[in-house]
Amino acid sequence: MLKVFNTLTGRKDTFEPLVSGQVRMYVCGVTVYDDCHLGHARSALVFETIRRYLEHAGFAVTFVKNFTDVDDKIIKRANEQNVSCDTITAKYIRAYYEDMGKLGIGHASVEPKATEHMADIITLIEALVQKGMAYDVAGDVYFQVEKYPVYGRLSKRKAEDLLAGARVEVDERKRNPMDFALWKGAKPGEPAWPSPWGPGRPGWHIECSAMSMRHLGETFDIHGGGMDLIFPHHENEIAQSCGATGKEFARYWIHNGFVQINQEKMSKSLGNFFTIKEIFEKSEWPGEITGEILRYFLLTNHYRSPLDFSDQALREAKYALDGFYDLFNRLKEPTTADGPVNEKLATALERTRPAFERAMDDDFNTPAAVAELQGFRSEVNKLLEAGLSANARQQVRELFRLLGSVLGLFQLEKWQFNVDLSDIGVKGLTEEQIKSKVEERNEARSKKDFARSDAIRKELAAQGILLEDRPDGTTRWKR
RNA sequence: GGCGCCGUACCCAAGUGGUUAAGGGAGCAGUCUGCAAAACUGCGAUGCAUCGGUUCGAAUCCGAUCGGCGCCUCCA
Repeated sequence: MLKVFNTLTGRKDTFEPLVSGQVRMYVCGVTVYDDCHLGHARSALVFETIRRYLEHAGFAVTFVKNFTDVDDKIIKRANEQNVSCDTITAKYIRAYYEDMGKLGIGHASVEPKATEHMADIITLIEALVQKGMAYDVAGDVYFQVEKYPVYGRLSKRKAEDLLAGARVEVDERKRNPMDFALWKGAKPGEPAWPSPWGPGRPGWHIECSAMSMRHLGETFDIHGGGMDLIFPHHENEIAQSCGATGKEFARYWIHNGFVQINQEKMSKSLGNFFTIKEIFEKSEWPGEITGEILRYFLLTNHYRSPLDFSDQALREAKYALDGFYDLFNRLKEPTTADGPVNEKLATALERTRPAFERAMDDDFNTPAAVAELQGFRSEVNKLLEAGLSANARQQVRELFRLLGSVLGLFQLEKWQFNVDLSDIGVKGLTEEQIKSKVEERNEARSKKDFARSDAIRKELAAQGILLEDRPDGTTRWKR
């Protein structure tokens, strides 16, 4: 039984989709005016993992993730660079796919853009105006918060409390400071679309309501995003969507915690963010490996907890993954063993998958799920000492592949062993140089010239290269 | 000022009322190895920020205190 922490109810609810066997989910994507940072990656990864697990659990998932491509920040960026908004959004959508691709994060089922849903947006605003829940003032349209009596139910706030904050700049044209823009009349030079209220563009919140309802229906199962979107973004989405339809909007609200640097939120305004690009550029490992390390790092924290990013944390993730790939290598080694341990393995195989699924069923507890995989790894290593048949080894490999695929881990054929690092411009020895050193050392070893052999080992170690003599007489290296 | 979250070993991190508090990383000792690496074995919190309370029983519930963070403005 899958339990999901629902921001709306404030507790873990049993997950039951509206239509049996089908899940419809919407996640707020990025505003495309800049490169993505690790926080965006976390959010994307969290919801991708949720989708993967739901599919693993047998649901047919329709996953919608939007791009916000009309926005003040985009306009500002375009003006700064003296290019069109389209140029900016096209550039950063491309960058988004590139960055997420490196992390192994795939596309959603539907990836709508606000600019392609103007008709839906306008229809929705018209419905709200007709119902008297929205009003227009000189080309702008505002949602009237007091017309939605349960406003604040997601963020657990009362309108009075919000006003007490007094950080809201009061716009004289609003009837109530809490009211928010559905449509913004265009100022000269701004991108604009025709509407019943004159040329303009949608407010931030309305696009998500329009696009989610267009692609998923008026009521759907899951709506997600970062914690910071709870208020005001998602609160406003609920108000305007429920206000327009009179029906429930999303049933389960899921929010991920932040990536932090030294206990502080990673954000653009604080300037303490790492873009995904930077992390890959600075990494001492090849791209695909860095991608998996990042995934592992992110997944070993629960999605609702804050997590601190650091070089040390990344290194630890690397070491942990090394352990798995070392096992996969052992599993591939030829064997004639066929011991009675195969029965013990059967028990371990039977136990691991349900244990993994129990962890994931508990609000997508990926750290606990990974711990199950670690436990299985350790068990298999012990059984390997005693001798596992080739067939048994294959079964182990398949289970790691299967459960790993839910988390997007363990899908690489080659880990760090003998890899060519030229693709990330690693300084130091080239693959060729290492190879010749290794050959030289093996010649020395065959002549029992261990002084020479150890000297070469030491020399390479100084370059960060670790040699490992395999049982079959070959030598591999890793960094 | 309002709302909310967090504080578990050297580090990271599960666990949120009931047998000996998961797991990873690092460390130390040993087995194996020409030496290493990997793997294996053993060692590590009588205690879960602090102090009270509820309970037969609490890291887990309640209260207070200390420390840190987030949202209330664009933000994953």
